[in-house]
Amino acid sequence: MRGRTQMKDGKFDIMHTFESAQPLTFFGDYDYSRKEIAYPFMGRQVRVDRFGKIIEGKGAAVKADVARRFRINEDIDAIYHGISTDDFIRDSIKEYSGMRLTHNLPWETTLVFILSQFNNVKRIRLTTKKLMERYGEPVFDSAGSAVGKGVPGPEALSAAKVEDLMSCGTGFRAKYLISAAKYCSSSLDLDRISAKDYATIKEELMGIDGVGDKVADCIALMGYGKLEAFPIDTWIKRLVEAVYFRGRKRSPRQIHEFASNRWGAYAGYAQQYIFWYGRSRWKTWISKSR
DNA sequence: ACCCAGGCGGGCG
DNA sequence: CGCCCGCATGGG
Repeated sequence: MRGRTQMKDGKFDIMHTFESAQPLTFFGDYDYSRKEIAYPFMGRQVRVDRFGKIIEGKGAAVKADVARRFRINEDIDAIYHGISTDDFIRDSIKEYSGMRLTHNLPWETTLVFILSQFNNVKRIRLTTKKLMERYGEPVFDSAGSAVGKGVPGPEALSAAKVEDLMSCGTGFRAKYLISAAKYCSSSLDLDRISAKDYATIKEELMGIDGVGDKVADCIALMGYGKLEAFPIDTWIKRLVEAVYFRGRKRSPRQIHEFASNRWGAYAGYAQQYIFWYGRSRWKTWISKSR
């Protein structure tokens, strides 16, 4: 096993990574009996085992995508050390040890987080799957047989009609998806801005109709790997207020500043752990102990 | 039946 | 600037 094509158990939990409401949760699939993730990439099915090792898929492009998507070369210990500022974070890391942020393609990320607004995780996944089935290109396995459809690109969706998207369950987000698709297939090349810094990328993203502060941060974090991004949704707002401000209300601006000061370059990782752990514990103790 | 969900844009003071 | 509102739709 040369290099870092394989991760040690305990530092990489593929199930937590898949289930924690990141883009892969919406367009990939997890096989619970075999503990492996399958997802579409460039018209091919890629399968990865519980350690991050490729078990289906060939070529340099696939290798590069897996390494990037699962953050193979990331020093997770340094990140855990960097964000372990208090017991709440330490408990969340203990509970979901090995949960990684994923680094997905910009457009995939944009699509699912436009769908995420005023929506729930289960329905985002349902709608994404319907859009893939209806507008995506075929995906083939290594034996050459079709196994499904990929995530439709901005070109495919820009030609779609509002009522057709709505029949896939997009609801009122259909108009945002179409204008975003048009914008990203003409004015804004999402791949071309990858090298830019976090602030610039966020500003560019917010130029998309239907992409505001929170969605832009999600795309910056999970579509561009900008770990300093700290998306503030309803959960993060109430969790940060409960855990760090004794339940006192704070504006998104104040929370951004707090997160940046406290977790800095790894704020996005802190966000993912607070989000996933806090959601699971909200009813049982957080809301009652404050 | 009712309530909610990883927000957003638009209108208002 | 901050605040308030409507918004499609499936599941609890």
